[in-house]
Amino acid sequence: MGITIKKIATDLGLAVSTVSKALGDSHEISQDTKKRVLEYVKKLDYVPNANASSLKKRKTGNIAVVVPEVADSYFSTAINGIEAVAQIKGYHVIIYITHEDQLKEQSILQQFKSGRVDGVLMSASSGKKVTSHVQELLASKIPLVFFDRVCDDVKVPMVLTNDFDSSYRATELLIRKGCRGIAFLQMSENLHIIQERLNGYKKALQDNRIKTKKEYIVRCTSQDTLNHPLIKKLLTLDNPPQGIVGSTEKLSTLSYTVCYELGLRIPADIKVVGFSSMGIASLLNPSLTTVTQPAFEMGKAAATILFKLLNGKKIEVEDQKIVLASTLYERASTG
Amino acid sequence: MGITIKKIATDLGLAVSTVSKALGDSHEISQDTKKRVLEYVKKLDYVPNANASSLKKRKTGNIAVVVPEVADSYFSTAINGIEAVAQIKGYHVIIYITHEDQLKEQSILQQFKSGRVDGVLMSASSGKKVTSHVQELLASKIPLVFFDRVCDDVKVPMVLTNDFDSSYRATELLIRKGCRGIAFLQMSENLHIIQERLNGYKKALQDNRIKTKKEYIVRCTSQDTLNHPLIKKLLTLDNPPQGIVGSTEKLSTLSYTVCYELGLRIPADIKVVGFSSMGIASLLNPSLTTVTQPAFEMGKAAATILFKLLNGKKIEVEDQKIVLASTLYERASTG
DNA sequence: GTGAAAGCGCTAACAA
DNA sequence: TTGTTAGCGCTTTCAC
Repeated sequence: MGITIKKIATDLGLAVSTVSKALGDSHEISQDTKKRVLEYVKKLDYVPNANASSLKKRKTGNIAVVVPEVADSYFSTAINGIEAVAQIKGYHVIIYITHEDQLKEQSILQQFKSGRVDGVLMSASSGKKVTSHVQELLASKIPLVFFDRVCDDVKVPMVLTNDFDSSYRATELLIRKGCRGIAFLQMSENLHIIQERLNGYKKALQDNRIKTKKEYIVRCTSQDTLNHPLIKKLLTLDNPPQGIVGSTEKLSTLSYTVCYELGLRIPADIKVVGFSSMGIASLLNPSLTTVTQPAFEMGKAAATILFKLLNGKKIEVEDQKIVLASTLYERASTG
Repeated sequence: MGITIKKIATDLGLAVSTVSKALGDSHEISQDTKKRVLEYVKKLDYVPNANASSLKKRKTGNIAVVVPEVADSYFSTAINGIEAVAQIKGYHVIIYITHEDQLKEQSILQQFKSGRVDGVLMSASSGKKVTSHVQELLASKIPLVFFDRVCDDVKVPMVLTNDFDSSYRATELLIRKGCRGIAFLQMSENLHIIQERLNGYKKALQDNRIKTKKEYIVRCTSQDTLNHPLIKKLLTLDNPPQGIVGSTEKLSTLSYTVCYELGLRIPADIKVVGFSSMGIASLLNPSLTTVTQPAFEMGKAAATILFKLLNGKKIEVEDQKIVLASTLYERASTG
């Protein structure tokens, strides 16, 4: 490794501790020495060894972000929000991708005991509903904040959006537009947010005295290749739905693809509304009506809470669960 | 912090080093002790302290990925490719976002001297063409591999795609489709890959005996708000172009937006081809003809080379510069 | 205001 | 095969 604090100390005829304190801008060091040290350090382009410092201070200056996927407009935008806050706080962001795999998620959380990160921001993967690994992480006193995809039976601060309401309004829109038969593309049964979206959908139907049909609720997975035939089956039913609520971005765009293949015209034959943070929803053919989550803001809010935790601040009741509103953008796909 | 190797040693009546070696599966430790240690460790859910180990071993098990942006289909997909390799090697991936800011890029690279990461994968930001910070990183012996956006005057392994050829073919397609006047939306003058794309465009025009018009080459920036009026100006020229080559994803979709606003019909009034790794290019209105980079593969290739470097392996000549081919997908926007 | 020394948790000679 | 010991580079009492 390059240059150490020890070298600086000897070069300057000072003690190691003096240099260390000077670098930390300690009040016990004279302005003069501080200046001397700082100048020399700058001249040498010295950067302190993060491992040594982390080891001693028991703080790494890293936060972990655990997401199911990074090639997804919601998560990548949320990461930007997180990064914006981390940047200001001088923290590094380590991204962990679970690819919707519970086992991977478990081993990632397990790793966090290694002292590599000071805190964790997480959006749960959609696998089986196991929370023991999360509980275990909490037991090891590492601050954790959930965003978007929460584990509802774990008591940590969380940032989410009004999934129930948005889904209700999205479904209502389709009803208002005259759709007879509205389908819901469900991702995983085990995700709280998807459940909320499903419930909002169901409630909207119920409030409008429409019976929910079992075959209209399609249980999709995280694999598009498996979802494709499921959606195709839905749209080729004897009495196919006239509206679709896609509970994720991928499912929404996938239903476009299937409609194209089947020669179904959107919105004439079938109307679509999808949960998505895509910037280019308005450029789709036809432009897609979306429930758009405030992804950036959610990331920012979650990171802000995490830093409060890291600074040992009390989390107020109103910070325990922050709900940011999504927006329903009406576009041509529900025209 | 939780449980240490020392505790395990005393609990088991062993020496610290014995435990350490057992955990490292050293051949000098008996099967019996290994088993005893491993079992106990598992029982306690012990995870070694990464900082201590990094400090001692001078290896962190982290690699850095420096990208201009993460909410971009190319980069997020490339990250997935990188992550796939890192996963296998048991490495962690730390993402650094420059937001196209040279200063930020510099301070990030500077930080790498802290021993936080073992190696760096980087796609340069589009700011001024300064490479001193890169040179400095190299001087500190940290392995570096470029992907996609390389700094051409720095001698490190790089993974790129055939930008010149792809751009040539894209432009040629527009010519073949009968476009009189073809514009090129250039991002930054300082990016090697954009320069290549521009050169491919120019060569195609030249080979077809078409003069390149200065006003058809639009010098865009990394800020969409600034690009919007530039593109608008282009499309409202007295003799507007009939074809557009968008040198980045953002610029391509932005030109859609501007066309919509101006009531220009694609492809009737103007044809568009864009460099993009978007999965949903075919769902756009109209579906977008793209030059699609092998993003995942590029990430994978770059990571693979980096791990070779990390293992002290010689980099063969053919690995110094890997060129993976992009694909031209012809869709409705050039119909 | 500065310095000496202990030690964070782990690894790797070297001894035994 | 196992144990002893000396650090990795830094921070932090505690002396001076």
